[in-house]
Amino acid sequence: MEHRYDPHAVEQRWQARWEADRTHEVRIEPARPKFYCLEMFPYPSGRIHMGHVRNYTIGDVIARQRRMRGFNVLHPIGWDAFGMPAENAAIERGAHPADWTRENIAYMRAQLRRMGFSYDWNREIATCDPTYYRWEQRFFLAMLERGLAYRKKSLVNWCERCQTVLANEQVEDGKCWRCESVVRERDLEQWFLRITAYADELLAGCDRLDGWPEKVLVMQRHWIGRSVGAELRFALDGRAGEIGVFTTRPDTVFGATFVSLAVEHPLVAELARGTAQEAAVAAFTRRVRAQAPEERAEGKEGVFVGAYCRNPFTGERLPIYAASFVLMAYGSGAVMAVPCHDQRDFEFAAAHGLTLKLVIQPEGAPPLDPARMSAAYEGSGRLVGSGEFDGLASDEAKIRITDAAAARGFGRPATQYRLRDWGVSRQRYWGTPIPVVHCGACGIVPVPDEALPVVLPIDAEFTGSGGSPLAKLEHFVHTACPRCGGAARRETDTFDTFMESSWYFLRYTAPHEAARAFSGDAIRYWLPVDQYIGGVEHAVLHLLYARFFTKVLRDLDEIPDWEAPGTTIEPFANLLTQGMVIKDGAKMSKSKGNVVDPDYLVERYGADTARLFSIFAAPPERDLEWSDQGVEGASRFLHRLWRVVARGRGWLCGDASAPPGAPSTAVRALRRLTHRTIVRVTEDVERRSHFNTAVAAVMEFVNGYAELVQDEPPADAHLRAVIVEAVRTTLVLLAPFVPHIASELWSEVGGAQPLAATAWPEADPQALVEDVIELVVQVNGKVRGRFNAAPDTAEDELVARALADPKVQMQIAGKPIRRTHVVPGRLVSIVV
RNA sequence: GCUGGUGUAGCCCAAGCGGCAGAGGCAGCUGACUUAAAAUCAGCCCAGUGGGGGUUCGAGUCCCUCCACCAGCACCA
Repeated sequence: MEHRYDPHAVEQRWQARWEADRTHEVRIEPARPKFYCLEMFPYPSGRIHMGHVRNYTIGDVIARQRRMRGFNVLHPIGWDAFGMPAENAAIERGAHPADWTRENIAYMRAQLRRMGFSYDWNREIATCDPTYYRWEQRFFLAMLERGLAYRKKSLVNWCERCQTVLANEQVEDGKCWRCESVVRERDLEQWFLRITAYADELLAGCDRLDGWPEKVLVMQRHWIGRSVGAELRFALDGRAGEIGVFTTRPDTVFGATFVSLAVEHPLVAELARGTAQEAAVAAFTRRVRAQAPEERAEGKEGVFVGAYCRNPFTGERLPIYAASFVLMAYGSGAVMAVPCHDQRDFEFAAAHGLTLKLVIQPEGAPPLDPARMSAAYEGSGRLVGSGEFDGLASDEAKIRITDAAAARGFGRPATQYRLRDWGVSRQRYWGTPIPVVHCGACGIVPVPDEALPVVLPIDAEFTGSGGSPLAKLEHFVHTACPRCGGAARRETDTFDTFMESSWYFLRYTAPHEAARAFSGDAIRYWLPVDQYIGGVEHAVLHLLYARFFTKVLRDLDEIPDWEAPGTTIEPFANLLTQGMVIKDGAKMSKSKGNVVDPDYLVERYGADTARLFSIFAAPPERDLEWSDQGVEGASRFLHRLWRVVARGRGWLCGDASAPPGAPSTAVRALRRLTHRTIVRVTEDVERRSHFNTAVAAVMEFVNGYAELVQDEPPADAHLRAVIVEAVRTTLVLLAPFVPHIASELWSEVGGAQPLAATAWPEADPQALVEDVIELVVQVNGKVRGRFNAAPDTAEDELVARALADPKVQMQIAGKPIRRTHVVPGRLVSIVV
């Protein structure tokens, strides 16, 4: 054994052994309990960063610990390999996206191996591989067949110079991030997935995801944004037609004094035509539509369109306004305005001198008077000025008024969602081709199953301008219509890369399956993912899309339903969202120049130190502030551990069985420490996911016995046995965190089998029993004394002994004792 | 503005149920070892828990209120 800890030699040795022995490859074993541990797969950007190190270390700790617990652990890794950086590299450096991506994967794979992560590398997948994305093309066609995928026009950010669509993140101050020309909105035909059809199921699923952080569920619920209310129709005044509005407050309909329309609403121009307002409306509409969304969000502007409608309940004539704050994309793009009970309407009414009409009086408060209100009253209360509904409570009125509207034919109950259908078209090269063709005669025709996959052609040119490289590849674009055989054009858009990450966790269960996307047996055995770990930045998009895809794939019979009957299918039973890695108070980024390169860490300190630091420095869900000194501390601990074991190596590998006879108090104390540490680490790792405190407990443990490990074994055979037990337990408990050094030291102290195959220790309840307990004596809540007692001492006895303490007597000073209270094992409280 | 989170020692962080504020790490100080330094070892110092109020024998923990910072959403009718 080396006298000095050399992380590189140790790590290379064990990594080579795990690879040679295929230690972490798994297969279905129906007789054994399974555990599916998954970390969000990386985008192959070039190198791993500290966020990956943290994420994957957390996952590896869990995977390794569950293996030692006897679970058959699936712990796969792969590459989210499509995306724009690859295309940008092609434009900027002339590297083909495929080559660039392949090289990055090779480098990052080596980095991950050097970290010692226990992946089943046999299951590695890359989403840019046609054997992967072909299944996605099939899912899409199946969705198309069921009406879950459809095409519609929608507004996109368009750069004229680059001839391409830009994602919102690529628009900076209204300008293209690359060529700085002004970005404009453009109506484009785009493909959409009908995620809104699953809104209720997605929402219902949130209620049973008790293994998810509440924070993420709150975000998802809000993102889905279900609002229950009514649709009411307001007839136009003096002409045919009506305006449908959605409202969550049908109880306030008698208080509606005008109606607001989005400037994009078709009725705006139509109603203004021929009125005195026509020019003003046209100018207003043009101005608002030219505004950037952020600018538009600033003001509450509006203009009268020159027409009126009728309140269906009161028959009152209400002016119609075009207003900048009304969104065409939500509800019907029209709002009934109730200024007394909606703050926006209140402000708008004030600005335009519109009528206020109070219809809700709060209960238990002085009556409101519209003339003296400085803000809308948005709460509930009793209806006033609402005809036959006067006196009803708002909640009751909502139902009664909606029913009445339905009975009289101008309304119905309605539910609205904030969630929009998922636009999946990207005018990009490096993505999954959308498998349809456009035929002049037949329209949109799906590529037949036997012609899949539509392979992304490799011979594209990347100029950065002139639109998608795919559209310029004649041999790709020109094809025969699968239906009529005539000339047709291929779709040249590709899928949003969130598509690939929506089902990769399913494919991992049988990644080599060639005949189908999934193996039913494998899905049934492995799913759901027992622990998913990733950054909280994916709280809505990825995690919502993946949940959606799982439900769709179930409905398409691509996967068996692994849930109990009547239970919503969910892919991720438990979710851990780890915080960011911060340095100097900011997220690590190239532009801030505060990046720490994992390669440097591994070279200088070794992978085990990098792992230990990223686990120890903060609890997983919290941001981790980078500290060079913290890394030193982690490294120091491992060196210290090495020295302790090296010192006692001559006898630590020997027999650990205890001799007959009674052990000393010191021996019992160390044994208690060992087993208490087992309890703490097990609880922290398995139940609380507090890996930092688990490590702290092991450090405390080592501090507790390190000085007992000397070159020569202790004379007391009992002591020798408990020290051997302590050292071996330390290594077993550390195995998930720092597997290389733990394995190395384990083999030095005579571990018969590989550490990774060793069972996680169980605490001996006998060993946990305390010999004596120190109790605190409080007088009027203040600590005044302390004494030792056997754990099973009766309460009367404890009180008597507390009162016997002279310092306690001094505090009592002869006053009568009003009360005594014993907290078993902790304290005696005396109140005088 | 709304929603959620965080606030404990010079710093990172611990304290299932309300019960001695401190487990661990970092930094600092003293000593040992050393020709010296590093490393190592032994020991020591340090806060009353963001502010205010309340409940309680007892509050970091529960309740009310205010403040600061972080994150998400941001005219969703």
